[in-house]
Amino acid sequence: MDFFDHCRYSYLMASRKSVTLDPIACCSPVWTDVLDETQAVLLANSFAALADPIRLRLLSHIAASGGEEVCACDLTEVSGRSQPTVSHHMKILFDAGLIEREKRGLWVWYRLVPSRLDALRSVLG
Amino acid sequence: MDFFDHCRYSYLMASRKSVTLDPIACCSPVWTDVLDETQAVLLANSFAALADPIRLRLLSHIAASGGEEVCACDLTEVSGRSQPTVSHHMKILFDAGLIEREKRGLWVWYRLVPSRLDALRSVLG
DNA sequence: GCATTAGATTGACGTTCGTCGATGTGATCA
DNA sequence: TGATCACATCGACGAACGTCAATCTAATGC
Repeated sequence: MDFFDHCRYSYLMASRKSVTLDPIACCSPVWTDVLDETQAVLLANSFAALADPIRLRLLSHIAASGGEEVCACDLTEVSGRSQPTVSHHMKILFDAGLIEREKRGLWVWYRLVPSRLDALRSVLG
Repeated sequence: MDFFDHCRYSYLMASRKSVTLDPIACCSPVWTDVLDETQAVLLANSFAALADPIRLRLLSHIAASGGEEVCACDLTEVSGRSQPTVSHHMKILFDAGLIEREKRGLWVWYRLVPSRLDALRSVLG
C-alpha cells in the first residue's frame, strides 16, 4: 500500500460513521516533513487506541482467530474485565477504525480492519 | 529486519538505561498469538509514547532533519510549549527508546533510534 | 403481552496525564 | 568567585482515562 492507496482508503472511510481519523491515512510523508497540528492530533488519537494493554489483547485475540469473526460474548473472559469495560474498549477500537462490528441476533461480531493497521504501520516507516 | 534481528536488538537494548521495552522488540508473532499480559503492558507503553500530538511533532521534527541531530533549544519553538513541558515529553520519548540524547557543552542534541520505530512497525504487520 | 438475554450507556470513583511557574543542576565564561 | 545559560526536576492544577455497578436498549422466545 503506497501513498496514494492510503488516500483512496481515506476517501472510502469518509463514508463511515467514524471519519475522525481519515486524514491520517492520507499519507503525508510523516518522517520527512514536520507534522502539522491537525495531522498530529489525529495520528495521536490512533496511537492512543493502541496504548492500552487490554485493547491490545482484545485486538490480538481477534487477529489470532485467523481473519474470522469473534463474538463479543467471549471478550470478557479474554480480557478479564467487566462487560461495560470491554464494551468501552471495543468502542474506542471501533472509533479508531481498527475493527468492524456486526450485530446478528443478540450477538455482536467483531473483525479486524487490516488496512487500518497497514496505514498506521506505514506512518512509522 | 526480521524476527531474530529484533531479538538481537532487544539484547542490545538491555544494556541501555531504559530496558522496560525490550520484550516488545523480541518478535512474538503479535497478530497470530494472543498477547500475554506482560507483552501487552510493554507494547501499550510504547504506543503511549506516540499517543500525544506534541510528541509526534517533536519526533517528526527530528526525523525531518534528515538523520541529523536536533538541538533541544529549538524544540520549544517547534512545539509551542514551555521548556519544562518539552523536557517532559523528550524524557518520555527517550524512555521509550525512540530517541537518543547527547549533551555537549550547554546544549543537548537529540537523534532518532530508527530501529526502535522499525520494531514498533513490525508489530503492526 | 412478558421474561430473558447480549450488549451499550450512564454516573461515579480513583488514577494518570499534560501543562507551567518555580526551583535545582551543572557547564561556561569573565 | 559569581553571573549566566540550557536543561532537568518539583509541585500543583485541571482534564482525560480505566474501571465497574446500575441501568437502558433492542432482539428472542414463550
